[in-house]
Amino acid sequence: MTNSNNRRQQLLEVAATCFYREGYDAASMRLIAEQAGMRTASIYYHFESKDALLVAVHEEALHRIQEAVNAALMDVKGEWNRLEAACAAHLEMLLTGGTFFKAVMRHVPSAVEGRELIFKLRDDYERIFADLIADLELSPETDRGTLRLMLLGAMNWTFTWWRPHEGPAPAVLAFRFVTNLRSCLDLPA
Amino acid sequence: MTNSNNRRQQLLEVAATCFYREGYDAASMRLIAEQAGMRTASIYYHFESKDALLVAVHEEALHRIQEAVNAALMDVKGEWNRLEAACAAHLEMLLTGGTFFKAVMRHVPSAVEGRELIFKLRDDYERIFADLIADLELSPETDRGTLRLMLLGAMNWTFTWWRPHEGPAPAVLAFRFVTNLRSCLDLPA
DNA sequence: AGTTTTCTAACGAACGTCCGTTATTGTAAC
DNA sequence: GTTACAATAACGGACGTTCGTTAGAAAACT
Repeated sequence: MTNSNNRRQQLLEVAATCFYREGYDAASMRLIAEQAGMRTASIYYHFESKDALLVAVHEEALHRIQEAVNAALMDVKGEWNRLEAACAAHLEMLLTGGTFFKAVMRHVPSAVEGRELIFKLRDDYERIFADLIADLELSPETDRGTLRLMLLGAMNWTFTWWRPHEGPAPAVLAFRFVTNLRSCLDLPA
Repeated sequence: MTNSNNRRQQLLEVAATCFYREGYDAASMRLIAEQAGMRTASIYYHFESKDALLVAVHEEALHRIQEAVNAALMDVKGEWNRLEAACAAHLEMLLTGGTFFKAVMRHVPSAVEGRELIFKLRDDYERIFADLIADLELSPETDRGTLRLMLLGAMNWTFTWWRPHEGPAPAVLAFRFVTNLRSCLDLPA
């Protein structure tokens, strides 16, 4: 039981890394198995298909990041501060929280069973940011939808260029992103 | 000769659409051929390999978008206005300029020959924005690198959610993106 | 306690399918 | 009749998946 869950978990981790590094199609079951130190057929004891493996990776990743962001939001006061805290947690997970979250950023081929579920999970998670932005006091001509997508775009794009020990730390990045928007969009007190 | 170039061009267009819609791996030569109305093997008269086809799509796309942005920049005065004009042209091409540019946004598998060339082409193009941002007069604590990546991220991420007849027009999007940053980062005159 | 049965976790081998690619042949135009 | 282009047919290999089997642990029964 415990051993089984450990193995399943390890398999999930390895699969996430492969999906991230190679993309879904190029991440073959043979590669995943090899990286996990088992034979290809043995994967099917833990997951019924490659598609199910991908869905499981997404479920795990989005569950974790949702919890991390919610935890980071506790006891933070002020609408802009809350947005920045959420961004920091988001970037922390995406850039330094393991390969799970980078795998989520990759393209999901149209033939994957469970594609709609994956999209739904993504949408559910992003609703956190819609709520945080809804709480901001903004000038009436500012479009909140565009603002949310702009911020999420800036954040999610980081995984294409950010490298450890090179770019700014995730928290610094979050500060800069939010600050670049904050002082100009915030209403004069 | 002319006929050949037409056919080659059509093939390129079809391939770009397939690469965008399915991703590189799932876009099989058989699918591309079918969509182009020819037999699979006939593609190899025009392109020596699938990898070469992908590289050609990237070359064409990045050449076109570079020209479009440069053209949009002619006769535009004012540093922020120039940045906005470049963003509008970039988004116009990405969102309504055909599938070429969306194909460029997709993941390039690590086994693709010419991968480095593709990355170099992308980097060369993005240098336009580095130059435009270098021209801005900003408060000294504003990091120009972060600003560039933030703006490019916001723009390039649009292709994951923007749909025709739904989201704001590309030019409107460009205006909002730049405006969200402009008034707060610009130095008081 | 000892025996029988069931479950866990993995194995090697194979299946049918699809992949990118090639050698060869056909055909239309100049 | 050569050249430009496209079609036929096939190749070797990789893919996801399924199969039958097995060693060992756990559970159930006697």
